[in-house]
Amino acid sequence: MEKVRVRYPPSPTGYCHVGTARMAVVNYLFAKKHGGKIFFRSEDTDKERSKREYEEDIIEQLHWLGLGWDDFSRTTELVESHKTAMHKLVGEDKAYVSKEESKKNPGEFVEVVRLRNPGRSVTFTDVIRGDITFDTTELGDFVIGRAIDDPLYNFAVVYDDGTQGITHVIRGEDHISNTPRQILIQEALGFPRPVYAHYPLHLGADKSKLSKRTGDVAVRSYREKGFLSPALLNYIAILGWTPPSGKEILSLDEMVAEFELENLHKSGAVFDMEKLRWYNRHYLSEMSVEDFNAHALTVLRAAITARNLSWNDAGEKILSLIREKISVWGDISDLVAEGEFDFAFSAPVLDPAKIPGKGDDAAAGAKHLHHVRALLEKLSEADFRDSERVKAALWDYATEAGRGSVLWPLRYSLSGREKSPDPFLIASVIGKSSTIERVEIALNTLQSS
RNA sequence: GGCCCUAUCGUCUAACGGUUAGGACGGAGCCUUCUCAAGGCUUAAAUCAGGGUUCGAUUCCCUGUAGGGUCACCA
Repeated sequence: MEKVRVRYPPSPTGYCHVGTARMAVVNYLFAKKHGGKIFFRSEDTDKERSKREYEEDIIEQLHWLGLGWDDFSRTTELVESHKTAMHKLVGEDKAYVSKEESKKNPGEFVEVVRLRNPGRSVTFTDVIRGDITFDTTELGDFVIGRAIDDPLYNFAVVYDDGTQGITHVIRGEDHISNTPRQILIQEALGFPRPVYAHYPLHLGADKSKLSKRTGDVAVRSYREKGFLSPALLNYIAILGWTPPSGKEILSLDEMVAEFELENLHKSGAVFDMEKLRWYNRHYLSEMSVEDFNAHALTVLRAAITARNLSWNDAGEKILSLIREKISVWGDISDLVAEGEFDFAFSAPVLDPAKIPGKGDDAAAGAKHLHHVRALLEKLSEADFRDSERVKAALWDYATEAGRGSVLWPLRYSLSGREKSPDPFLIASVIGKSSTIERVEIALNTLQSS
């Protein structure tokens, strides 16, 4: 096979989209698998909608995902050669300038360029779907330029693909009906036909093309929510492709090794946020404790501050707890916002009715009061260095007295929450004096109620 | 609507024309446990319909149905 050359042709008319990332992943895997080159071409022919800011975002997010390229260009910077080519086409009478009323601005007359459509049927072979035939007569003499010096996308891509020697055009199936048009232009221009592969689109929950309406599509928003790039990359790659090994968790290199266009699926796949979260959880679990803690600490600190709680060293002690609770970094903020970790930063406000423990009525209060008193004594002698030691100091008593009736009131006294980490952990996190203080508050609350 | 594409559990998917139709996410249940989470185990759940071809269709063909894509002086 000739040397593989593929392209990323995003149009910078919006932030980097999940679809843009998928286009890049598929092309990247194919190019790397075959030792080919990747041409990043910013398709900015639509001057009104294209923005440098979007282009920068696409570059940034693709890099974040680890998807590089070998060459970079912008369509508008290539426009001189497009003009020359278009003039040549008109000179050869393969295209012509047509003066007509502007569709965009009715009343105004413009000179658009139309391709002379030979009007025959075009068949191309799609690597994923096999032969596809179109009758191009219904296309008519379609427009390839807004003006002789202002080429449209279809003309520009075909020309650039031709001059850059692109061998494989790998793109979403939304481009499949564009293909016959492009083939006609390509033939008029005298370029060889590349190999085409149209993969299915990622779908929203309602099974329509993934869009802002159906969910988050901006790569940056996933990044902001705290998804890890290998997780997003892995999910985007695997959704619509099954590697021969059947593995679901793969690094970029492993994907390259297993990739073949033939294994791309034919039907669209729904983008499932839950599965993405599962992937992220997996990659989070592979992080070293140091790396995890360093990042979690930053997020936690910001979230605690945002909740107007004062930061203290208990924060570092709940990191292990956070590790088993989150799927994405952003979950930390959500958990904090829900008050999940308030116990570490401030004493809880207690509801006396809840202290006795679930399932018990107020009459049982005296019994629990007794337990809590006994605990106070044990607590004052306990070693608070870690939760295991706190547990050791209380476990026998709790077992003897009935764990539920001892541990529930204790946990509630310390956390003020019906659902919380275990009381030993909370005690070790907040320390001996706070623990005793909180139990005493609970005692007083119970006595005065 | 025209043209094009597609069709296996709720979702992502596997299965030389012969399997008890397998796996993953999510769900349910159980274990662990003072609660929540995590973890372990178990489990429910699918071949769109109708015709062919065949000894035998998830698999091949046709029709229907459903879904999607596309019909720009956007890309």
